[in-house]
Amino acid sequence: MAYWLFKTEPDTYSIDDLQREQRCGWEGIRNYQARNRLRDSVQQGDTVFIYHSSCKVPAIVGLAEVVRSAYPDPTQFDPQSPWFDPRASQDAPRWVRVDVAYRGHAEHPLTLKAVKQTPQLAHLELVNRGRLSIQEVDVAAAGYMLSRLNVLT
DNA sequence: GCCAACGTTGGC
DNA sequence: GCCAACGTTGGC
Repeated sequence: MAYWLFKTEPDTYSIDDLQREQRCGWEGIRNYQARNRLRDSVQQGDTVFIYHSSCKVPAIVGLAEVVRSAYPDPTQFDPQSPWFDPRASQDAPRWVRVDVAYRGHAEHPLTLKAVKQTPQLAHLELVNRGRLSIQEVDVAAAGYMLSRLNVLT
């Protein structure tokens, strides 16, 4: 059981969208380090903090759970998709996705600003490796964040 | 909308 | 395999 932080732009796909759908494929990851983590480390049953980026108040806004481990991201094969990758083939897929299920909104979202100001969280990749879209969260930080977020289920 | 930081590409 | 040029991300 591990903890992760997945970033998403709420204008594209928000925690509200996930609540509506209850479950979705986390697709469109086109960064090798993020892909490698999805493929090699993210496992069914892991807990995911959902983070809204590129928006007015960047923040951790809720929780999800990994319900299917990595498999080829179908959008790489779809010429209509913004994530189409002509270098990928069915025989040699380049990108993977996992499926996640909605677990709840945070009663108290944790803003990036608050994360940076919190000594227990200042080491997070969110602070130091902001651009990585699949981030590791250690158990201690995860416990602390869960207590702050008060996720409503 | 700016721009710093960082990731990717491709010529050599 | 280096590294310059270029593209993207994302906080501000």
